Amino acid sequence: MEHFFVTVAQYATLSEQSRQELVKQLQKQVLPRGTILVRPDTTCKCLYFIDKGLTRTYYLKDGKDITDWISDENSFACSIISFITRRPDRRGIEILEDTVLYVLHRDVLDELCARYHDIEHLFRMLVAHGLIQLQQKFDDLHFATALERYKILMQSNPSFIQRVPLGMIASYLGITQETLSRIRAQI
Amino acid sequence: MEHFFVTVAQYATLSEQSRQELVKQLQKQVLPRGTILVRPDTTCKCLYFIDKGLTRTYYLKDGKDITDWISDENSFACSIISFITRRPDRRGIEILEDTVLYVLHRDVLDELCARYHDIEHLFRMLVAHGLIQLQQKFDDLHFATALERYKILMQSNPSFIQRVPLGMIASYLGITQETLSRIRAQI
DNA sequence: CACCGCCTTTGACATTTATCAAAAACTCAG
DNA sequence: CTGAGTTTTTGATAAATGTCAAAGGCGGTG
Repeated sequence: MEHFFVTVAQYATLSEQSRQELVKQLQKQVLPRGTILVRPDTTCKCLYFIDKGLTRTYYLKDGKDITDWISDENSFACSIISFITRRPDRRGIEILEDTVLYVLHRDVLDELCARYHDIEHLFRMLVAHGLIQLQQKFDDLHFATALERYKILMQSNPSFIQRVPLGMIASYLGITQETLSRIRAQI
Repeated sequence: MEHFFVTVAQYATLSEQSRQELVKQLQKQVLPRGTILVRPDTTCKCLYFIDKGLTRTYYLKDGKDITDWISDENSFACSIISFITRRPDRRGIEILEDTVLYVLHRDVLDELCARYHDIEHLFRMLVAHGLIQLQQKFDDLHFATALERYKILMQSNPSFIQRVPLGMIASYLGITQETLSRIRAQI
């Protein structure tokens, strides 16, 4: 749970009491590779902090498996649209490596936010940070070529290239696996 | 200012005191078409609520003018990355029609968030909503063809097509103006 | 009302990436 | 070690969109 607090300290400072509340509410889970943490087309009721391991958010588009987001150590995994709107979303979450995570239920999160102003502040900052990450990903998709996007990924998350199968990387970058394979060949 | 409170009521309920504070802090501005509200490569220090009129967020990419976002009545305009990170961003904001807006300075917003828990909650909800909008736009860019994206825009914001020049619509949709012109011809 | 500047359309061609198909490489259970 | 299943690579071709160039249309100003 240490990692969780180190990570969130980047975004906000918590009172000791708020910290204790979070300690009480965060549920540790250890899950093997291949586990479906959230099924596609269901409602994502929890926020997951990844202490160790790797997950991906994915969905089916015209029968093809699309990786939407990849989360590794010290980051959050969540089907964010579903989580916010409280409605089902096509996105599911899969565990890609044996993973240790801390789970916070959406209702608990809302209650903690309502009860502790500093926790609400923390989550405002976390959502804002998520927005920035998504904007960055949007800009890359918009303006970088497939090769450039791959290079950006190599730089920002080199470990993904070792840990995640090529097909998943490809759809994450918004290209087909054939194109990614050719890009790899030319580097 | 009525419109502002009607709009934010969709996201959260405010106490009378918080409401009064916002009334006190929101600065009305009337600006003519063509005004640069935020210059590119500067820091966006304010959040703008558009009471009447139209704005666009834009930037230069390889000498080309790219429209990143369009905001009309009862929505917010902001160079969001700059606003959140408090750093300059390439994105600027231009007034496209004579516009009435309410301005909230970033520092004031933070102070109000710190002082009033319900205002912090409101802004957490607003950021979350922004994230959803951006994710929607990302998915469209990722998977819809140029024609489909144009149709989506016609459905979600039909007035933009009348009010915004073709070149700006095109870059907003992530295509060239030639391609958009051809799409229009074929509809 | 005529001209200038800007916005939009049209045409020819180039480029990037997707699609479909198949071969090659790798992985793991037996 | 072997073979089935999966992942990755390679090849040929097609589709979507971009680029460059030029012509048309439209509104406003002197």
